Amino acid sequence: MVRLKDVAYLAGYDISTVSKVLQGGNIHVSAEARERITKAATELGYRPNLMARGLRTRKTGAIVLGLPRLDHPMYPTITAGAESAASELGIVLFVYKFPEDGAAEALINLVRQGRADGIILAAEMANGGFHELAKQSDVPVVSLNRSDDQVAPSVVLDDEAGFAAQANYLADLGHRDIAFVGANEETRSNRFCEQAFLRTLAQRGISLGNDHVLRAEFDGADVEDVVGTILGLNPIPTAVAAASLAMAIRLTRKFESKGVRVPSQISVIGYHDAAQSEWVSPSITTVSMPSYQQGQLAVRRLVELMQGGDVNLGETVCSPGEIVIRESCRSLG
Amino acid sequence: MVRLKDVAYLAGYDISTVSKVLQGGNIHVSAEARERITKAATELGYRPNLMARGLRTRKTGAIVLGLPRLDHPMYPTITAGAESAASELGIVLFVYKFPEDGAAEALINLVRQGRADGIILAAEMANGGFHELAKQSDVPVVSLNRSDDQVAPSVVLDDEAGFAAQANYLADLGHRDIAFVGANEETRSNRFCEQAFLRTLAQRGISLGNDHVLRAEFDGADVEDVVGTILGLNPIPTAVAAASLAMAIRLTRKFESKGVRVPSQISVIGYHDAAQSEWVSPSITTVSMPSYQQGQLAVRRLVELMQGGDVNLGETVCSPGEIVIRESCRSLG
DNA sequence: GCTAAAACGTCAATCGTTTGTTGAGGCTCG
DNA sequence: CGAGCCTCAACAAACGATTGACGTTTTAGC
Repeated sequence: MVRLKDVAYLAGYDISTVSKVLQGGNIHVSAEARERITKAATELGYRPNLMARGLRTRKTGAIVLGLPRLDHPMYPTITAGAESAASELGIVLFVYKFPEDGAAEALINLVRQGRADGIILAAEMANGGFHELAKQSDVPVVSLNRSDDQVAPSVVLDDEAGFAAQANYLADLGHRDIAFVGANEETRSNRFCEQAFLRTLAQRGISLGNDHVLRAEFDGADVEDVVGTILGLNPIPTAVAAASLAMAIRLTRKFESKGVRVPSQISVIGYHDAAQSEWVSPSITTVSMPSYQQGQLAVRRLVELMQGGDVNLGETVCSPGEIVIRESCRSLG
Repeated sequence: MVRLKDVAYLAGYDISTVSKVLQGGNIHVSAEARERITKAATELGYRPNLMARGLRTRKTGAIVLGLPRLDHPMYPTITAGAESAASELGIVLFVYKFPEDGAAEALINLVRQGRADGIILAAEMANGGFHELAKQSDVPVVSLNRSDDQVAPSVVLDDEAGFAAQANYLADLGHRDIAFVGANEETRSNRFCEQAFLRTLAQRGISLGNDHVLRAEFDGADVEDVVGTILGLNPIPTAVAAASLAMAIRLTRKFESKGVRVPSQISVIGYHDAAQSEWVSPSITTVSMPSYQQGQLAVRRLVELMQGGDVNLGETVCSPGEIVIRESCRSLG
């Protein structure tokens, strides 16, 4: 392992001088020293020991994206965005799948113990007193999609606009008898999405009966029931809007396997976009949300937070999403 | 921040004693000291500073799972397995999506600079001289599914058995006219899979013409061409085996959208399993490989490597996979 | 009761950086 | 010509932990 000391010896200077030169600051060092030192450093392949540096500076140069699991279809995109922003800023981004129990402790300790400088949290994390712990330990945190309460700075998708777009698209196609399949989990964010969808339809003069507003598993595990309920409606709606992509795909398949053709008999639209939209036929029309941007913004916000320190609780809202028109919706009339 | 010093002060002992007690070793310390020290430590909420510790011990207690991207359907499972093994061993697992350029450097530096103790690499990484660099910098590496050359210890799926199972399953169902859609990429591992499949069929007295062995994108991007080719065969095969799950799903959808029913007219079987198998109907019969176990074994192997130091290049082979019977294959006769 | 050994804890060096302070030499300017 | 200012580089003190060496005290053995 090459140490500062080795570079100093080879270049013939003191290690403190070497350190200063390698930091690139504009301190008073002769051109000759600068040159000999950088030459020696590259020659030896010097790489600073980040534990030593961190011990001194109390910085690690790393941040963590904490996820509860990795199989959510949007996480890869968020991560890719975060990664790009992080490497632009010269810091490394680690993804950490936190354990189910003791998640709060585990995450906070990452920073307290000097493995990272800050955390981006992509989960609700209601339990475990995470945010109190973070505040108390002075750990910088940015949360994703946590619009319910202002407990930490957050970066949120514009779900209001997203679900409005979804509703408007169906209305534009002439649908008036529509079912909505929202998410089961009782979070404010989920209820908010539902409301945004319904409000937009209402503005277009379309109102949905309570039996047209369903709630189901995010991953579509209970698609069978949902399809049963929808096909039990009289008349059968002409369109179904789902709050996830998985649900939209599974609805489409399930309808078809029951002999209800998509989109000729019923239109289906999803929310969020991923490669899987194209895996099936009809391919899925859906609302593509800027998850990549969300990842980027989260990193930038976190870095600001770590530098400036102005803990401004408040949301950064991403660009609105956009409808990706594929094959699963048809125009009436 | 609570330091060893603070605990020592509160307990009334020297920091070295505190250090020794907190390590839990059975060194000579009175019961009283032990008690007062642990009490003081918990009271203050002491958490060791890992940078200071690491500086001294040259260990970080973290390992990295390096991935080229996160959207591969098997990565979540591998990661979950790795995570479970890591937390059992009391070490932290970070997932790191390495950049396209300079991947080798970026990964190796993670260890050289003291961010982690070792690397699990889930990619071929042929370019960039990764393994030479690793050897030269003495960085412990375990690779996944790298069966082509013995350049690092590796943990591999038993693809020979997996593809044999796939072939046998189709043969058992009575299929004799079969097409195989392998992976495009020219890696030894891909060719090996192809061979395993063909060899098994041959053992059952079934031989495939060259025009029945296709190669395509792993993610099924060129499914259109593949389906065209297959439907152009005369006679049309009764079954298609795909080397990925994405391809199997997309083949199924594409066949159906062209009016060829699965499985009544043609059977489709995939390789690997994930939630998406159930998203579609017919749901996909496929070979489920033990990716979770692979993640676990990789971590354990890496830890052995870091401790024992016997750099035993060689493969650890996971359990054989198993056929998950769903709806996309039918029995002939 | 004396010696040897074991038990208990402290000292101090060390890991590799960063960074404020110090000081030697050269230059400018009055 | 000397005071003062720059420039350049070295010195040295941290950062927080680990760990072997060492020095006490206590215990045990005969």
